[in-house]
Amino acid sequence: MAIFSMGSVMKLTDLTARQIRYYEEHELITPERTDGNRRLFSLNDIDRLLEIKDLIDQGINMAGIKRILIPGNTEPVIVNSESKQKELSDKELRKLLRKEMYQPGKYPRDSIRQGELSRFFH
DNA sequence: TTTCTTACA
DNA sequence: TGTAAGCA
Repeated sequence: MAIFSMGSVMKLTDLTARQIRYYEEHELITPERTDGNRRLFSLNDIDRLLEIKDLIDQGINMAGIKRILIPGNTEPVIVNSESKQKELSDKELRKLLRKEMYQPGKYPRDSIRQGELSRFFH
């Protein structure tokens, strides 16, 4: 995979180094390391960061982003017979909700932020 | 010069 | 999140 320096990624994603490192702390991205402990970002990381940027722009917080991004990559999805039904319906709900959120303008923007939206991300 | 970590605002 | 300090 191609690798980019922090500086490159900053320009490519328009995010600050602070944000990029912060997202890494939350395991939203997992850059490799090289020589003197410098980060090496892959194309996937770039893509990932751009998605995160969109979500942030929509007023979604870390908790919400984690539930949307991390499950999409690393989710082991443990489904036992007992909770299977609930898991599925819950998953469906989130799937639909996610679809809704990607529709800019559907909500009054600020009204759904933090408060309302967090209700679905508990 | 650029990036890194740590830590305070 | 921004920013400063002290390294590598």
